[in-house]
Amino acid sequence: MEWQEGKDKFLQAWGTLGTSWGINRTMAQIHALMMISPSALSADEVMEELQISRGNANMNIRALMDWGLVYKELRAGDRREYFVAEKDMWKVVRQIILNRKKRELEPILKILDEISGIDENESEEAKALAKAVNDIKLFSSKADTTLDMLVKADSNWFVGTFMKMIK
Amino acid sequence: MEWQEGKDKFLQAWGTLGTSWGINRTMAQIHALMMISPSALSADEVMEELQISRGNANMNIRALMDWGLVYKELRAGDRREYFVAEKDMWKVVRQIILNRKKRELEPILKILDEISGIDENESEEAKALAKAVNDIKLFSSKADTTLDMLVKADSNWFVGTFMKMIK
DNA sequence: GTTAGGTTTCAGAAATTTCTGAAATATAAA
DNA sequence: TTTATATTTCAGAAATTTCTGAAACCTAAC
Repeated sequence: MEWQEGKDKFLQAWGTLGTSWGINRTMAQIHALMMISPSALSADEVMEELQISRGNANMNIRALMDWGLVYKELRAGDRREYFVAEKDMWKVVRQIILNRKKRELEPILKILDEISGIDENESEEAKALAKAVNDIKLFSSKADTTLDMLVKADSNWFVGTFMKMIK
Repeated sequence: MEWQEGKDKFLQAWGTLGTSWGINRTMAQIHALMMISPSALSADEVMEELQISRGNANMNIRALMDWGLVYKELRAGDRREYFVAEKDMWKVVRQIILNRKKRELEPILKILDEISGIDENESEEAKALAKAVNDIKLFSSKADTTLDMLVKADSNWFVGTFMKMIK
């Protein structure tokens, strides 16, 4: 397979994967592009490569930096900003877990806490709601702890531990 | 807190969570509604409760059944279909992992395999692409194995093992 | 302080996703 | 077979998300 063909397939695949994970296609493709680039890229290079507007490129690069998946790199004697992606897959996944945990798991736990103040004795429906809320709370806080642990652990520890489990 | 208020908050929160996980708001809300309902619900009850059209209700209930998160329940002497949600959180998460693994992880592994046939010696770019692809393949197949294991394991085993790890 | 090169913002346009409602289909009961 | 009730489908409408492009902004160099 040709390099160009492989690259296109990769950008395409990564973009599609992003879409089903709540990350928009362009953001995922910019990340993919940076992951397979040997050197840092400027906004113009990203625009050119993916055929997107300056505004779009800028917004999505900022979002990637917010997620901690892309870093800014400055070059002496060049006013332009260049960007590199985190290439260590373990770190990429860790950043994603960290961000999503904060953005999604924590807010819902907060709401569940509020709801758990419901009066269970009101009705059968109230009882069912209270039970569901408590089950989810229990599960979520376990998930929260587990994810914290995974995030703290380094890749080898994680893989090693699981390998032992799998035997 | 009143039951009605708690219920509304819960439906709202679950819908929002679904949205950020690639599941649409209505599908998530139908699931939430069924999770907190003491009895099976008919399509009409879902339509009424969430104020949605028949078509929308039907499509999303079917999707939930495809995902294995909702089951059909028939009542003697009633032509209507009733639906119940899987209420065991561990099973819910397991079904979701199983489905997403099949729909997302497996297709990308297939594409990565195709790409890995690239000629590395062509250029520096080709080399970087090959490296990225191989790193991701390695990581993904580990993730694949780990998820398979999680899915096979039951809830107590999972929690127990992690608790031991956390100490 | 002015210019030049670069970045950010954002209103409206475009694309995509989701929803509606009515017609088509299915089937249990009469 | 006919009727009545329930489910499914799907074209177009509505809502939401994403993208564009140009203007505003920032700042280093002159």
